[in-house]
Order: sequence, then structure tokens, then C-alpha cells
Amino acid sequence: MILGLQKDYLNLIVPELPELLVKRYQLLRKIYYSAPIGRRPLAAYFQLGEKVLRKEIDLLREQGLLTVEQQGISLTSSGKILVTSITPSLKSLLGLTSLEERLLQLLKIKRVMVVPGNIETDEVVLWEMGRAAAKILKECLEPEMILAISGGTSCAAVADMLPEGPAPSGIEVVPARGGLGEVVDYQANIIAARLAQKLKARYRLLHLPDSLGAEALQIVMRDEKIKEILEMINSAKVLVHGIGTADEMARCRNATPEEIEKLAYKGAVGEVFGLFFNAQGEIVDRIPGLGLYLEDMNRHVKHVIVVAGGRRKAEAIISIVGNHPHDLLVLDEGAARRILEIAEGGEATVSSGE
Amino acid sequence: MILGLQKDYLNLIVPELPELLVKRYQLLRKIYYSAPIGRRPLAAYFQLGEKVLRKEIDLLREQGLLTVEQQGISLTSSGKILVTSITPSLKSLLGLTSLEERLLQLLKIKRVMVVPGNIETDEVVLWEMGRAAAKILKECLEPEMILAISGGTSCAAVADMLPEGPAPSGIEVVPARGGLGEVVDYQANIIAARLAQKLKARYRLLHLPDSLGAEALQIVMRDEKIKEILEMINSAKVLVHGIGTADEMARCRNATPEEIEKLAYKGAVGEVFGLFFNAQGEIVDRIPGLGLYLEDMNRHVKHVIVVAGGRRKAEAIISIVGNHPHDLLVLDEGAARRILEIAEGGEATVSSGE
DNA sequence: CCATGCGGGACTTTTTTGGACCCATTTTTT
DNA sequence: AAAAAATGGGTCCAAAAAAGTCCCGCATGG
Repeated sequence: MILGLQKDYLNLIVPELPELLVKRYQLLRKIYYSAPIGRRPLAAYFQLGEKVLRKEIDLLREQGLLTVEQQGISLTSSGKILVTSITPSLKSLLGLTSLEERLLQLLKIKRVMVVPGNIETDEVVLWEMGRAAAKILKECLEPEMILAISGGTSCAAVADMLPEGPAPSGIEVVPARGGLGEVVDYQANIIAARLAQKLKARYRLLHLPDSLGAEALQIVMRDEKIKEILEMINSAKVLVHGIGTADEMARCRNATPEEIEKLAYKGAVGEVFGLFFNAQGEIVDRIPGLGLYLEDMNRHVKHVIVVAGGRRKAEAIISIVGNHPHDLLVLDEGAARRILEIAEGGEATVSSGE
Repeated sequence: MILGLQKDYLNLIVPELPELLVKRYQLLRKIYYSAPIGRRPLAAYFQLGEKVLRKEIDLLREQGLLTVEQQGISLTSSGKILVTSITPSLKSLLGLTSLEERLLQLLKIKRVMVVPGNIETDEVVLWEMGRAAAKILKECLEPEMILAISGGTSCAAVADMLPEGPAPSGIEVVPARGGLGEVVDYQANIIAARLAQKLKARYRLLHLPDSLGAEALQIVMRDEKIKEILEMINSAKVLVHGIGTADEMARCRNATPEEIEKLAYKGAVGEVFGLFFNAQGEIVDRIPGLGLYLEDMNRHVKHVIVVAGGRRKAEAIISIVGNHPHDLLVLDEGAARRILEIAEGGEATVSSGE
């Protein structure tokens, strides 16, 4: 057996380190986002016994990382600094850095960022992903840029976690797509507005009337204001979007059983902008609506930031990110590990339903 | 509280890490040097219960770091690699690296190396120090060099731990000093011979007859062979020596109680080459004998490697190393911490007898 | 050939852990 | 203003894990 990096030594000689580390890191992270929070809700959140959690809290309090007062548990300034600063070393210690490298060459993208944890079992991972993506987003911003953002909880997290502060001037934010009767699209508008507020930028929304017939779209498109926004969307320089799994998207738009079966037959695994992709990254179906055209996007866009988390999103991420030249992927550890499991088992093809 | 380096985060969030780490590291290190060794002698060595030690052994075995067979416990190849490779990261994790930096500027020397552990409670630390010093020594070697080495267990360890292998040609090894009726000087000769053998180099010894009168020294010095060796010693380019505490040296040479009292009165704290130094680094007494002259040494020598370990050697090290431009100091964690304790308590003066 | 020391297992005692409460107090809600 | 809920802290007790002790079969080395 050949020993690798320095960090691996630690895991060999103190194998209980990762467990201790992630347990306490998760704890601190949760408190960071939920402070002040009581012992009982915390224990319930992590499904731990009350005494077990109390012991951890006592330990961390003795380390000066948190204070426990009548109104609940909060982080001290040291604790806050730790939670925000430890991530890089934690990542390399947990092997997430090497995970990132493997993803980078597997998906052939320019940059990837794996956030520790699994969004499906720890909701703060969503905020962490949002924070990571927001940080990247800020780096991409330039004056007079048009920024398109889509809907979904992931994108909402990006907007939420973006720190309010100075930003390049003249930026305009638009939703990436206006759909028909979709809650998600409604959120896209809200998210765009919120993002613009954080960036102190202007924004334009794309409101389409509910339950519009597909043929009526042609008429709506002739509207000057709609046309203008559509042009803005398609000349966006930065695009932020999440990724949906095909089945969830179908269920969410109240599809009939036949429609769902049809989607499955076509091999749809992922959805983005109302477009359904199969495992090979080909479009196999679309939800009627207006917004981004993929061809235009590939021509004009400068940065595409994809945010997605959770093991069940793995196939969709492979399908979409692996087959399009996206700039940057922010995902969680759960999705990352699952992606590599799938890739190592059957090279980017959908298989092993777990 | 301001958080410092990355490593410190780990110690904050997993405060039990150092304990686990050093316990297992010491264990592996001991096995490394004593393999194959049984469970019971190991438990006795570390003063642990048999069951406690067994648990650690089981854990390390499951990690593939050691094998336990009928004839005892040994390290696997992974274990050996780990013990020899983990030292740097271990040192920075235990704060030894910052200890080194503080020593560097306190003693105003060029290079310092702190070996984890305390020689007084763990004898393998002596071998580790020897190995560290031997490594440095190898770096210093050049062809046609004269190498002087003194006596003592520390220097013996250096010679013992030096790996047999190719070395620059034409090197000659001499003992740094020939004393009168000293066991230590006898060792110096042996150590020089052993070192030369490891380096495949020539060596010259300085044998002086026992219990020679001080006045007889003058006569002996006129001997051609003795003179020749003395010249070699005083033109040595590399010098390796240990450090003795004044009281131990006095006791070891069977000094009378009056002599010991006299030494204490003069403020002697450390000894090297038969010269006694007070806390200010001044020579206050000397054991009759032949060998290195300090003045000559300072003029010709290129590298001086000092090896010393143990908390009780701290004062002596401060006295001697802190007041002479020695090149390199190899010491153990015990001595290092004690030195800084003393220095912080009373700035390089002898105080706080613990 | 025997004595010594080895690892491994079994048994018992001790310590630690973990779960379920209750309590006084503060904060929030009504 | 009063009641309701949530806070941290403390206690009791069962369960589990840890640790000390002893014994056994076996290889090795004198």
C-alpha cells in the first residue's frame, strides 16, 4: 500500500478523526445558521440523544467556540471564524479536494466546488452551497452585465446567501425563463428581484399569464415588452441555474401518469429551463414556456454557474453538466460521491438504481 | 481570541486529537525500534493496562499499520513509512514548528530541530534525535573533511542511527577530546570509530593513559602522534557534540563533595568538552585533558551540531548554545518546552528550579 | 526437553455513557 | 397581564463499554 498525501496519515493513525470532525463541524454549522437555538431542537435535528448532544455542546463550549445562554446556543466570534475558515482544510482532510479533481476531469468542466455534507440529510448544506455559489458569482460580475437566474431552492439559496454590498454598476438581473402556471417560474422572478436588490442592480421580470395555451405563446411573444426581456435573457453574460430530476419536475407540474410514463420512456433524467435531458445530454422533451434558447446561450454566455445538491440529483448532473461546457459547478458531497459511484460503475450511463 | 494557522482549527474542534495522536505515534515509534515486541513489555513501557494497550494495538492493526504474530508485534511496511514520514505534519500539529521558530530567535542560531517526546520518559526519543542529527550530519559532509565527535549517549545515538551507505571520500573522524580517566572519553573514541565505519571513512583515536597527572599532560603533548591528532581535531570542519549538565558531569567523574560545591559556587550549569559554563556562557572550570580549543574551533569549524535532550538539560543548552554561534541544535520536545519556560520566566537566566 | 514469553480468550469489576425525566427561569404569545 | 412554551441545568437509573485479571495453547530459544 502506498501512502499518499500528508493528510492521509492522520486518517490512518486517528481513524476516528473524520467522524468527530464532521459531527462537530455540522453542529457548529447548524448553530451558525440557526442561532440562538436550543438543545432539544438541535438534538432532534441531528437525531441524537439529548445527553449525547449536550456532551458535544459542553466540549465545544469549553473550547470557547460557542456560548450557551438562556435564550439558546450561539457561536462565539471564534466559533464563527472557525466555521467560515475551516472549510478548506476540512475539505482536504475529508478527501473532498481529490473528489473535486476527479469530478473536474470526469465532467470536463472548468471549475467545481464540493460542499461538505448532504443536502438531503442536513438542510444547512443548501445554504452553504448558496454561499459558495454566491462567492463565485461575485467574482464573475462586471459592470453593465446582464445576469440571468432560474428558479428552484438552490438558486433561491444563492440569492439569500449573497452578502449585501457594493457591486459593479449597471448590472441587470432577469429570470432565465418564464413558464406557464409554474410555481417554480414564479420563484425565478422573485429570486431575480431579490438578487438585484442585494446587488443594488436593476431587474426586469417575465410575468406570463397562467394557463396560457401553447398556441397563444406565439401571440404573447409579439408583445414588445416581452420581446425586449427575452432578448435580454438571451444576451445574458452570466447564468445561474439549478438542476431538477425528471421525475420530480414532472410530479411538480402535475403531469398525468401517461405523461410521466412518456418521459420515462424517452429516458429523461434531468431538467433545466423546462428542457428535459436524457442520460446522453440530449433534449427529449420540453415544458412550454419562454426564456433562454440553448443555442443562443452557448454563443453569448460567459459564465454558467450550476448549483445542485443531493444524491438523487447525480444522474441529472452528469447528464446536463457532463454534456455541456458549463463553467462552474457547485454541488454537495452527497451528489459528488454519488456521481463518482455511478461513473465508476458504468461510465456516465444511468445504471444502479441503488 | 484570534485564530492562527490552519492546524490550530483542528485542535480547537477536536481537542482530543493531540492526545490520541501522540499516544499512537509513541506506540508505533516504540514498536518501530523494538520490533518484534510483545504486548506485555509494551504495556509496561508505557505504564498502561494490558487491555488498554491491546485496544490500541487492535485499532492500529485494523488500520494495517502493524502485524501481531506469535513472536510479537511488528510494523508493516505502511507502518514504517508512516512513522518515518508523519513527523513533519505531527510536529506542526503539536506546535513544535512554532516552538522551533521561537527557539531559533531566542538562541540566535541558524537551525534547530525539535523531536517530539521527552527523552526522560521515552527512551526511543534518543534514537529519534540521533536519527535527526545523523540526517543533518550527512547533509554537511564534503570530501576530505575532518569530523570531530564527542562522547555521551546523544552522540552515540547519532553514530548508531546513521544509515550505512555511500559518503564523500577522504573523510577522517576523530574524537573531539581525550580526557583523563573518563568513561565518556572512552566512548568518544568508540563513537568516532563507529561513525567512521558507517561512513566508510578513516579514523584516528586519542587514547590517553588513565590517571595522568596534570603536569604530565605537557609531556604527552610533545608526542608526535598525539600532536598530529590534536592538530586534526583543531582543524575539524564538522563538530558533533552533546551537552552535559554540570552536576551530572561532576557526579560522573567522581568529584569530591567539595569540588561539586565549588562548581555550584562558580555557577556552572553546563559542560561540553570538559569545559564548565555558567549561565552567561562563560567558562568557569575545566576537566584536565586534551582536545579541542574553543578559540581554534570558532576559527576553523564549519558546522557544529549539538544534540541534547531532556528537561533537565534546558539550562545547560541555554548557557552553551545561546552564547555560542553554533550552527545546528537537535533537541527533544521536553528540553525545548523547558527552555522556553525558563526564557519566558526570566529571560535566559537560571531561575525557577521547578 | 523444558522454561519462558507470546497472543488470544474468558470472566469480573468498575467506569462511563446514554436515556427519560423534572425543575426553575426566561421569553414569547395570547 | 397572564399563560404558555422554550430555555439550560440537574438527577436518577439502566445499559454498555472499558479495563483489570487470570488462564490457556503454542511457538521459540536455551
